[in-house]
Amino acid sequence: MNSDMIIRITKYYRILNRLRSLGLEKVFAHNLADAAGVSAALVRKDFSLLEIYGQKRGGYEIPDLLEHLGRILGKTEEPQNVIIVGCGRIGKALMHYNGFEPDGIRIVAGFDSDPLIYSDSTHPVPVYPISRLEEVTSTFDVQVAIITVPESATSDSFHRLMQVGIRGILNFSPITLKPIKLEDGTSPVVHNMNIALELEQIFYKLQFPKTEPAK
Amino acid sequence: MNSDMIIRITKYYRILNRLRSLGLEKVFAHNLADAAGVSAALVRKDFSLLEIYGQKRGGYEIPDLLEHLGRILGKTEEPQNVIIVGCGRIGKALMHYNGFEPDGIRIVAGFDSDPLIYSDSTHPVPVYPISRLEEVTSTFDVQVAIITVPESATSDSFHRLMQVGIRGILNFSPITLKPIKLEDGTSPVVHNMNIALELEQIFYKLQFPKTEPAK
DNA sequence: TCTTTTATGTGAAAAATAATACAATAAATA
DNA sequence: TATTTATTGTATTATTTTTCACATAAAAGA
Ligand SMILES: NC(=O)c1ccc[n+]([C@@H]2O[C@H](COP(=O)([O-])OP(=O)(O)OC[C@H]3O[C@@H](n4cnc5c(N)ncnc54)[C@H](O)[C@@H]3O)[C@@H](O)[C@H]2O)c1
Ligand SMILES: NC(=O)c1ccc[n+]([C@@H]2O[C@H](COP(=O)([O-])OP(=O)(O)OC[C@H]3O[C@@H](n4cnc5c(N)ncnc54)[C@H](O)[C@@H]3O)[C@@H](O)[C@H]2O)c1
Repeated sequence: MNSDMIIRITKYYRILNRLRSLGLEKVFAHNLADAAGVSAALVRKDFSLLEIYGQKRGGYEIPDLLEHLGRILGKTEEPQNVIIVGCGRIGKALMHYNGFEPDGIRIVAGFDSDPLIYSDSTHPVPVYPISRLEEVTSTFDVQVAIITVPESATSDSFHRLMQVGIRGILNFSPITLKPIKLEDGTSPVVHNMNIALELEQIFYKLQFPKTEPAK
Repeated sequence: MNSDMIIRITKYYRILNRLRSLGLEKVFAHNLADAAGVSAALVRKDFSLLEIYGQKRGGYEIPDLLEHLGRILGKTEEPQNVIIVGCGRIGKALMHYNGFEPDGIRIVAGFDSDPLIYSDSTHPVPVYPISRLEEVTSTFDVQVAIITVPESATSDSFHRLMQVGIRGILNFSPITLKPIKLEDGTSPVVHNMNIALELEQIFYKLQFPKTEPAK
């Protein structure tokens, strides 16, 4: 399973959730394909590889699909706990956001180096000094952290997180973090979200519009 | 030029900028490759396709590369103007961010539907009511907008932006916007940044670690 | 000057990914 | 029950993307 396929699976999962909440029971490959912006053949191929089967002519059962895909995506009854390192503007926006819970993601704590920030108790989740990182992550069994510290502190924060056993990183700083191999032979999972990079790609595509593949 | 290649080009550009600011003059394909996380062969292939040539055994001239890549990415002396629609927590974080300017990106205005927000004059850039969208975008010749409105207002905001001639969208709402074909036959460029989706991909990868391809 | 070293540039091969086409099958209908 | 219709599941084909391999050129050193 490659990265593109994971993206498709997570999209299918979201779409299915929405369809279920609309009261639907079944779905055809081409419905999902339209909603996810891919071809129906690819949807069927994906499910085939994942050994998820529908009924010939009957489509796929939504609850069944959700169950399968949910297990593949690691969805459990319990939400998945995440921490935020760097509670500035972006970090605070994430802490206040209430759209993660429905997706089974829970932000359990923030960390900051600034006493003015971690002494303030008006945040929606508790914010601690970095010194309490290890204690808090082990208490909540946190595997994933979001990095929203300034550029200069990014690399340092990353290494501290690795030290306390965090294995997944979503990095908002423009420093591209690389999943360096750890002592135990494993590599962390690192995703970099680079907003300027996205904008630059948009500018490029506007400058050189893709000529429609003549069908 | 496909999407992956555009990502690589923008990465090269950033890395080269950084190298230049360190005082370097030349760079080898393998340096760029390491920094961008790709193979050296691919770097050379990319440059070859773009008709950018180095010196045999001498590597590539950094100013030359920056000039070429900059032109491809549409970098000019003038920064590229962007607006923000929805000046809530994320929108404000973007408005306050000063890391875009060095990359030639300038946020020229914000828009919000809430009078409390657009009457407040303490923002780092002016914030207007939506009614002034057309006027402001034409004055500043804005082509690209960032959507940071609530989920429910996403689709409406998208269509308004299309109406006033915006052609590039960076969308932060979890509603996936699709680049519907416009009346003039062109399609807008739409990039969706979905934070929850990224986290879900990380959870998946942690659950099923990729076994190292035995070299 | 001659040889060695080192890196580029690119055609060809390989690998990865997606589309096509259609047999298999179940539901709907006559 | 027989026929038609609609949709899955997958083998095959096509396309895209990346790596390999090496000829080529320039610089460095002998
Ligand atoms: N704000 C944006 O729109 C935007 C856009 C693109 C990228 N980014 C990147 O996202 C990151 C955060 O941006 P922001 O605007 O929220 O910045 P910010 O300055 O508002 O917040 C950074 C926070 O990190 C804290 N911090 C500093 N060093 C720390 C450390 N070692 N450990 C823990 N906390 C520490 C600071 O006290 C501060 O609260 C930056 O790297 C920025 O480059 C931001
Ligand atoms: N905050 C996060 O961490 C986070 C994470 C993931 C996704 N998102 C998404 O990003 C978007 C913004 O999130 P936020 O936390 O900044 O929300 P927010 O509620 O803080 O801000 C939304 C802003 O949009 C304005 N608005 C509402 N309708 C509008 C309209 N029709 N036109 C113009 N402005 C309008 C509101 O007045 C408000 O100022 C949402 O879609 C949210 O789902 C946010």
